Amino acid sequence: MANRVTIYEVAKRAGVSIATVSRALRGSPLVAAPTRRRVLAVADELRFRPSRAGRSLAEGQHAASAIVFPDLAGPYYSEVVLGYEEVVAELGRSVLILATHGRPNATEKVLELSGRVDGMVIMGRTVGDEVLTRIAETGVALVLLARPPAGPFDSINTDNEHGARGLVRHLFDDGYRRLRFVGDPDASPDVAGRYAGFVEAVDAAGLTAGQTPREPVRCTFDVQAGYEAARGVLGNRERPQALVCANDEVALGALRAAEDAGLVVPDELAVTGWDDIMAARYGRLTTVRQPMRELGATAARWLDERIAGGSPHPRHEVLRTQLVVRSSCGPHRSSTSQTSPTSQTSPTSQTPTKDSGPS
Amino acid sequence: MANRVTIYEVAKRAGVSIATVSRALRGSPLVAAPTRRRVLAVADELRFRPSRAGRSLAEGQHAASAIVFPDLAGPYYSEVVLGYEEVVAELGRSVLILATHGRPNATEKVLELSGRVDGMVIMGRTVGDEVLTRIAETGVALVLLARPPAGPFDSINTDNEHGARGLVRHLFDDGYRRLRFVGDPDASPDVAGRYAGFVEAVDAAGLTAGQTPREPVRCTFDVQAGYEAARGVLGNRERPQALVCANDEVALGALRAAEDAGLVVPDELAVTGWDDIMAARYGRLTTVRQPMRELGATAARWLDERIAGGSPHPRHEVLRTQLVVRSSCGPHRSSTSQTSPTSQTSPTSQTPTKDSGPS
DNA sequence: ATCAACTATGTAAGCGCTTGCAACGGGGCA
DNA sequence: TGCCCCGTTGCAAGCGCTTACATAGTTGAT
Repeated sequence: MANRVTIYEVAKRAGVSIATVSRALRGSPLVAAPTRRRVLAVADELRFRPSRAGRSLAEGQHAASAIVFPDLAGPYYSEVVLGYEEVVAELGRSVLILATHGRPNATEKVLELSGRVDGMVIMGRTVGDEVLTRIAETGVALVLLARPPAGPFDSINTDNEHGARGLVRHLFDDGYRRLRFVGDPDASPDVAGRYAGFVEAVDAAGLTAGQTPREPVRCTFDVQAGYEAARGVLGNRERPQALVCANDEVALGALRAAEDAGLVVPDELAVTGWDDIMAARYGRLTTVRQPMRELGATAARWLDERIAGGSPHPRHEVLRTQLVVRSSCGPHRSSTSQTSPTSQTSPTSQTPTKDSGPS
Repeated sequence: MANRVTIYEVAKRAGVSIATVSRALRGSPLVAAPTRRRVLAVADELRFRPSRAGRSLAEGQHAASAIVFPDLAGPYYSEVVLGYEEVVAELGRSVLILATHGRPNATEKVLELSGRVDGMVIMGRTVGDEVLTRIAETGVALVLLARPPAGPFDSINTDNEHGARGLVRHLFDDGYRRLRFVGDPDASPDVAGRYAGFVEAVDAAGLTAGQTPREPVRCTFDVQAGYEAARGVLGNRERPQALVCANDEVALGALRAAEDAGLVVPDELAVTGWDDIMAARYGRLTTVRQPMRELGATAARWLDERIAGGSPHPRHEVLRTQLVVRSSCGPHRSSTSQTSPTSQTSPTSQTPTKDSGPS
């Protein structure tokens, strides 16, 4: 361990018992002012810092909490973790993080982690519900984030279905009829929700399976995967008019594939993303913004309340998303009609719903 | 604390002493095979997990390490932290993070954190060198990252000076003469290095102070700040021909300010960034790439070696950067000469030094 | 002057685990 | 048959801290 100077040394030097040192340091009223001053002076001089392990053991608390997520790649999780860290630190707890990376030993790692915190936020597809139950049994508080409600746990989500329906309606209104979902609904609960909303809206709009195959074009979450997935589907003669992508990275890859295929965006092909990451703005990507930072922050606060022993009833919140329209979609012109010969994305074409200012 | 079932229960149920349980669980050879099996079975049945605090106290180790950085906003720190987390987790330690946010109580937080880890990576401008010394005295291993070497500590940096000189030379070769540095050298050691390299190269190129004021246009690290800083300096009649920005966010803001000012990029104004974040590609930003992920990963490995008690000599590494040329700069045409009337950034104008593929 | 009622401090019992050392029971060898 | 040695296991001493409870030392009231 680190700390060389212990409470015993302070006690000896200050001529008191370790109990008094402990009390003085934690501001107990059971210490006379002069004694407290003396102890504090000695502690300061010796640069004493109580051993965290000793305290944890004696108090039965860790003063720490964790967040578990599938991966840290891409801006989404970073933002969530940032929001989390900020609040937890403010609340006086240390912050542990763990990315499961879809590893087979994820469960073991999470269980291990659960042994050093008072509570943890569990995101998306990281560990199974059995693991949650097991952890909760040991007395660790739990909050679910971007993961469907389960057991007696609080949960925080965004309204993926609703957002996706709005997105599809917008595309429909712009004249797009042959849509295609790009992304793997099995990859995360969020994508599953987006896909569900997509299918719902497409059904509601009465689009035939011939126009819009319900089957998603599955791919992982990165730009490269989006590129390849899009390229595969854009080769067909009956290619889609709009690609509804699982997130912004995939969409950005799709955009690039469109460019490579010589397709004019948005005239011949619309592409939409999800999250509204920073690059989405510069890629002029229509997307659905979700309050990433706030997700993490809210989870942190709820967890804190749980650790403090909050209400017995699980809370569930579903945050709204916001459609952000940029020039990767727009009034659709049938690919049979005339199109401008060069690939140009007009920088001024579309007044975004919410995309102004330099920030 | 969390764990309800202790080593005592396992011992009782297995009909052995806690010592034997402990040995069996940690794979000591001092346990007969049948005993081990029995203990393991009971432990499994009871779902026993040794208390982390108990272990830490007895072992004098935390099996955890931390990384301290100024902020998590923006992709740079996220990437570094990601690289760090991945390696540390692989090495079997838990990962703590702490963002100082320039708060006044940062030192206190860092000291507190130091009490629950075996080692920590300290980034940039987070705490003073005195704090490092003090922490090291308690036996916690330290590695400095993106921070100048100090004391007996390992350090890892990127070659900001070199990268900046190359950048300036490139601009010079393209015909730009009136350059201006945008960003605050006091904000971080990295920016200080970039600024130093900028000044050096500008001096070496023989640019007069009238052409290129050495004085930086100070601003913080975000897009908004870059926008405002650029707008301020682009108003002048003797405005710069090129803005060398402290990082990509600032540059992206500057680009937007240029657009608002009706300036043609790169004909009338060049803008460069630093880091090569994802948005830089879509903003077509010339920038300097640094291996963010690798920085974190290397720091993690070095820290691990230090914790294990590595060599007594501090190691220092300076990683190379790489110029990434995109169309935010290019052959400069004097603003007095003819320029195309509309703001168009040619998508194909420049063959980037290293910017191909969809990934 | 006496005793109750405080106040300030010390004592000691944990918190759950690791590990040096003692103890015990056989087996092998003289 | 006796002794030594070795493989196993238990004992107990911490690791550094918190806190209920006991204990002096005061003070004020009677």
